[in-house]
Amino acid sequence: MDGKLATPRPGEPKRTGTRIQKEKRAAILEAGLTVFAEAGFRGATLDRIAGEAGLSKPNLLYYYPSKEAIYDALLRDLLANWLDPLKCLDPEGEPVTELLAYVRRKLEMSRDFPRESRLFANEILSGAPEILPVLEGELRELVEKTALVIDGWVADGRLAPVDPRHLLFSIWAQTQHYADFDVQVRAVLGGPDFDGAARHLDLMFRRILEV
Amino acid sequence: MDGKLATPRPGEPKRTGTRIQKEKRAAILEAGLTVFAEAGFRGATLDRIAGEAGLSKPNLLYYYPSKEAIYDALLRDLLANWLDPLKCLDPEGEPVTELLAYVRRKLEMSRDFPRESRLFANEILSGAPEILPVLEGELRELVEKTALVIDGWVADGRLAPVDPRHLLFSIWAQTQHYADFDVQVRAVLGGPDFDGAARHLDLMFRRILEV
DNA sequence: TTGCAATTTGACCAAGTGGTCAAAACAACG
DNA sequence: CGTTGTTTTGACCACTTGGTCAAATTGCAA
Repeated sequence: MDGKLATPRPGEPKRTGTRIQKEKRAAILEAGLTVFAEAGFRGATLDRIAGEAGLSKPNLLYYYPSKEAIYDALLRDLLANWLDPLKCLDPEGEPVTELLAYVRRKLEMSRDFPRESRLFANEILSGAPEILPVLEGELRELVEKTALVIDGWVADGRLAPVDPRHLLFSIWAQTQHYADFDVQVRAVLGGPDFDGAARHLDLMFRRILEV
Repeated sequence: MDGKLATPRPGEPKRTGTRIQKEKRAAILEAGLTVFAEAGFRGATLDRIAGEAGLSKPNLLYYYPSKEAIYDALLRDLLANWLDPLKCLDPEGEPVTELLAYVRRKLEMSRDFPRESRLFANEILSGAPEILPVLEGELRELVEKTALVIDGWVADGRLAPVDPRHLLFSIWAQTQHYADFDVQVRAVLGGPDFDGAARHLDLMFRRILEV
């Protein structure tokens, strides 16, 4: 062929291609995640990503046409998983249980996917140039919807009164802190302490939320 | 002279020099804070810092010998102010009042010095290459000391039982969140909401801490 | 005013950057 | 085997980056 990778629909997520294409693209995203999470978009270099992925730079650019394409692909994948736990919150469930489960799930994500958390944090810290629309659109709507649910619970007397939006901020801040500030946590504690964090957050939010 | 800026003690903080030296150095730090906070160390460029400070690049390098020198100076200034509020926590005071005042103060710092908060966040996110020793040394000791105080309060029955270290993480995470994730907060809320945050945190920590 | 130190700058450099391209190497399949 | 399309690479390019330097300009005290 003419040297350009043949993708049926260039704009769409790249789930197509040969076995090699899938493997290499996965390796690139994996490496990109590591590098972007640590250095941010501007701080990351194609050379480092290529090295980390075990490819030469031109070879990397054969699979993704630019640095930004890799970054965008990562952010897109990320956001789907990121918003998911909040969607899982069940308006029919027991309020405190539902919220504690959400906290727990977010904390587990910080433990299991710290790079994703840091990638997100870096994007926000630098002003969210890429994902501001999503924040103002999808995320905002989701928060509003959840806020209504929580307000309902409070009105029914099944939850202690709280500002639902700031409550969500509290949950995000505290759970993501264990991924984003991992270095600091380890420095202060002398090592990671997932169980301690889980117990602490469970206790805290129980006291806050129980009527 | 020979073109090198004359500083009595090159390693020491630069409080010496002519009026112009003080002004320009302050302008550089100011600009550096803005740029480093937004882009991180690797993402920041001397050109942008110089531009923001209204200097040419060589002129900037006349006052600070390298990019890292500016960054280091900023981090050093930052850390002093950063640790200060925790030092102000009075072991003799009323436990809940003391801790709520600490929360409040940290929140005010996020409002008044958001760039400092983001600079710190960026440094930690990229693995704290510059300040890890401080975290493992001074910060850790300070936390240990404070943990003893809090444990004492709990033992005396003047505070509901909490893990003091994770409590500090909770406070840091939630207060700094309003600076570091400012973009997200605005996107979700449609604007900043310091008073709302202050009320929420006050309420939350009251519920957590009161016996 | 004059002289000297402090300050500022334009020109420059080596290294690193994102990205291109033609050609080579490889895989697959008849 | 040969052919055809896929994958990989070395060489290369324009641009940015952190940093240098000698020379020009400015501030200031005697």
